[in-house]
Amino acid sequence: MTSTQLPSSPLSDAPLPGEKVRGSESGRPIMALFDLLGRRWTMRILWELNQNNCTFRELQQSCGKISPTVLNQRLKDLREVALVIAVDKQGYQLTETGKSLMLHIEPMRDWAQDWADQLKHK
Amino acid sequence: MTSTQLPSSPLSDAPLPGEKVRGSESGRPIMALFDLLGRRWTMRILWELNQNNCTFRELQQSCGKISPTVLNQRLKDLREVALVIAVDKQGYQLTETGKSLMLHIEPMRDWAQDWADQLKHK
DNA sequence: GCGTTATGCTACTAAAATAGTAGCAATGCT
DNA sequence: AGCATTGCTACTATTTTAGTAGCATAACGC
Repeated sequence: MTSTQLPSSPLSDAPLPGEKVRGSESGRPIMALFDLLGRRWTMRILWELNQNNCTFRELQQSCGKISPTVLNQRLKDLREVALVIAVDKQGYQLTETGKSLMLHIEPMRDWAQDWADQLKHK
Repeated sequence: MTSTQLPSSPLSDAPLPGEKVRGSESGRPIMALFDLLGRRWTMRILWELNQNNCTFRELQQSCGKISPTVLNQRLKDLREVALVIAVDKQGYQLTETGKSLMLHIEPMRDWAQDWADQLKHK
């Protein structure tokens, strides 16, 4: 890829731990995380970036039908909370923090497989 | 509590593994899981039910400002995919499958704490 | 019985999030 | 220069979620 214009923007309104987030006034970090991951496409984007680094356009394709508006919002959110970083000429990639989160999410693939099997047999 | 009328309904349109879900035609279970957990309030509801069983009204309170419409939709979804069960006179509770999912989600509390600390120091 | 309280839940409208489409500006390539 | 690709915005349409009110049933106290 040959990315240009990689951003350095004021970013957006991601749910920050320590602040009030949707569904919790407490500022508890786990609630901020739920708010973040509970937004459509967020986990999917992290998942794709964990497979391999992607440009904006590549993410659009691998995520299927995500709209550029939402993808851009999510990328801003994820950069704001230091899970994703935009590297010039390299596209988007997970930060070390992002990768550490994926250590929790990744095993869910196997869990989901078992879950699917179980649902089939009932 | 003294619940009555606990449901036995046709339920709703939860993302089922093996079927097309939002963002994936593949039917891969992990994608269905992302679709499910990526709906607002879903993780929070699971979280609360993992702390202790709750009635509908109790869930409304512990989740803060969730609307009954959405809570009801989520509970239907979660029952449809066998993560939550409605037990007469006992309210809602996680199934064994639901509990096993929480084994993956629960450690995220500690992760989120570290994440919050890291965000503060930058 | 009778009023009170609590339960699960629906109906309805308003607000917000997301989708969908088109296209611009900047860069790279030939 | 001409063309393709990049990141991204602007705009409208659609879907999702929020918010409020309230119904129907059952339990509780008296």
